[in-house]
Amino acid sequence: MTKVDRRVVKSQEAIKKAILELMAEKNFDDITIRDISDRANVNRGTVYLHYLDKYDLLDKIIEEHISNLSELCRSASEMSFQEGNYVWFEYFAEHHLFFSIMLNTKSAAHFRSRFLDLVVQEYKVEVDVTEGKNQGLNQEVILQFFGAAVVGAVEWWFRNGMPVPPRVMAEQTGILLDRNL
Amino acid sequence: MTKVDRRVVKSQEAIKKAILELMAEKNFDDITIRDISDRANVNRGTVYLHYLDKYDLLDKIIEEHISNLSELCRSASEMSFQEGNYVWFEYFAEHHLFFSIMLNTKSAAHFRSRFLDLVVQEYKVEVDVTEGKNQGLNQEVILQFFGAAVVGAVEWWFRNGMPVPPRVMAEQTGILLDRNL
DNA sequence: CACAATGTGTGCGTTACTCAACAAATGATC
DNA sequence: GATCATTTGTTGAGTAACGCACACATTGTG
Repeated sequence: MTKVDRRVVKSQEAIKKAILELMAEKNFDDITIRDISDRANVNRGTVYLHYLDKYDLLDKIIEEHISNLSELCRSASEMSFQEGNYVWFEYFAEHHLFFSIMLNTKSAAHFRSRFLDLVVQEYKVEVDVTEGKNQGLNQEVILQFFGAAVVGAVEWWFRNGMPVPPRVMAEQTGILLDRNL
Repeated sequence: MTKVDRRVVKSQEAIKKAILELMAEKNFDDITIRDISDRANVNRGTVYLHYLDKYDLLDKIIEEHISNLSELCRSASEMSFQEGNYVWFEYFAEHHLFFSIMLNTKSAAHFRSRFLDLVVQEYKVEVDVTEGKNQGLNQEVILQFFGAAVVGAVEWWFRNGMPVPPRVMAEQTGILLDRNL
């Protein structure tokens, strides 16, 4: 893990924050590179130094969060759904700017599908259709069913401005998952 | 007005903010350059690039605010004390981090005297001892008297966490000054 | 259509900042 | 008083970001 120049970190963070703020204010298509660089208080060329265009920028942001969530799963693999969910919802709350935008605007369908894929993938190891309560059921169906359920619950949470604390969300969804998977 | 590289603006603002925050947390003597650079998220060498040491840094911050206040006076010279005070207290509120520290900690006596000098100097043109209510009084006495009064009121304001809005402070002190000068 | 205005992506030379290393000064601990 | 740790101020080499300007697309208005 070679350490990165702090200038790079600062520039990229400013740029990422800028585009998210702008996406909260107007349509993605209407956002220009100049808008982003102005908001980030960074030279326009600096944006191109790190990203190909605004689509690449958004992609990189999404991939980073998916990667972080995936990493969280790895370190929480020993936990119950309830405990694991708590870690996730803490992360959601910490980056609520990103998730609120991604799960509110229609332009972010791309993220939704990446997110759903991740959830399904992470739950896969938990589902046992050879014995127990789900014996005889189709694994893929179960995964898609509860994957969509979790994603939908998270969407609702952000769409309504996180009306309950992350801890409660984690507990409630955790109970439902522990009961079914 | 040659435009400054945005990097120096950002670095200097981060450094100035950092030292003020640190002064709110601990004694000035206990603050190291490394503390400042860490807090500002800037390389230690960058601090030396702009300032000789932490004393020079604090000096430059003070001089900058004194200069800004002086400039505000110039653009508000046509106003009554009440209106002019409003401009000042707006500035105070905007930079409350700086003023709260400068007028709270004993280590900032230097600023207090610079501040008093400025107030006295700015009021000088307003005082007429040849006629009117102050005829026959000593100009210097009047200036020191009301200079100390204003500075003291501002000190009280910050010492108590700005308990009334700046507009009210401006109005009240403005009335008292208009009545006497 | 013309044409002005704005955005895009790229390249240029310059500058500010980076990290790492250093010797000297300072200060705490045994 | 010796030793170890930390801070200080400075240096050098490498790089990220700077401002600026260009050619080319895209857009919208008369």
